[in-house]
Amino acid sequence: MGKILSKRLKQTKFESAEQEAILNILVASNHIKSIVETACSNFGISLSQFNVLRILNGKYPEGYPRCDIISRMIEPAPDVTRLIDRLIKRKLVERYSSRKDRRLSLARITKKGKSLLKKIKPEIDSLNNIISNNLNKTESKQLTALLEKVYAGLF
Amino acid sequence: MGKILSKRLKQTKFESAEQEAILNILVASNHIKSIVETACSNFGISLSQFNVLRILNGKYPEGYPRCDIISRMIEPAPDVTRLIDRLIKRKLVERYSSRKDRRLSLARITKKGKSLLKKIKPEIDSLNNIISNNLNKTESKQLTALLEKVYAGLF
DNA sequence: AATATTTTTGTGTTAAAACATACAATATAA
DNA sequence: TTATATTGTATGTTTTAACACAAAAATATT
Repeated sequence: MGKILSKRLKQTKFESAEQEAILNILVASNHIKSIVETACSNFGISLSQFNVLRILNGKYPEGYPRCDIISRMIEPAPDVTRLIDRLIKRKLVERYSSRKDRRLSLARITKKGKSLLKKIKPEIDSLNNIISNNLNKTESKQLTALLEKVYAGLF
Repeated sequence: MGKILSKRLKQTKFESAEQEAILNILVASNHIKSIVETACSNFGISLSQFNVLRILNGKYPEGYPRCDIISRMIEPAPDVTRLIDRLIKRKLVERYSSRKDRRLSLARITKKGKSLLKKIKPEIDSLNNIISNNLNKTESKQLTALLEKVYAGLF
């Protein structure tokens, strides 16, 4: 049991089943991230830039203010201002200021940004497919339920 | 189903059960990491520094060369040389060169490093306890099995 | 044995993240 | 209304990570 994790961390013993589960979460997460990261880097963007584009794409063409982007990010990042600056520099995103609340500067994905997402999507989908091959729907739901149990108590 | 993830990402719909499971892995991982990170920062070290100390502690007093440390890290980092430099500067680790293979520079944890780990341990244990409260042994093992299925196909 | 290849580490440079602070606009309260 | 607090961005600085390259020693090859 747990041969794959042992191999990965070159560690034969784990403190407890819970500890092993935790390590597995971290390792699995890293693995998924590195795959997506590779896909993104083929198109010259970072993982967090991809996530921001994905979020903005979900509310096109209005966009979101910085604070909303952060709260929707899978991995909340502090320096989203300059992350968006970089996306703007590459014309993937544009910024405009809200009239209702003049503090807000809204970022919205451009057409160029949308077409980039479309190009990346097949690679992301292929990742999903690999996982779907290993996990059926029931198992996916079980996994979701267990993971939510893990972090439910941590808010 | 999946209310917690929806709340966290402020997203009501997900493409598929598999996609939702993947997002849960990433979110759970981040959550765990941020808790450990907080614990570490109370003692002035970063999460990756903590992991290196933990690895070196597992082979005291010989220590490991840089390449072995990387392969054992939960989150492999590229710039371990300078990460260790920083630990050395704080006298938590020391370095010596191997005689068998003169390319290798072995890092070993110092007594100061070991005592720091001891101080952090209770906080890490309390995290484990929180999770043990939400997950029993059977569930932990289920979770491990499912996660290994997820990333088994990705090597 | 000599050469080539691989492994391992270290360094210089560039890019990005982390942290603190400041400023502007809104919301709240007296 | 005026003062205070809160929220949201942006910026300056410091630290760390990422990337490419170089050097040294071991291993493999001819």
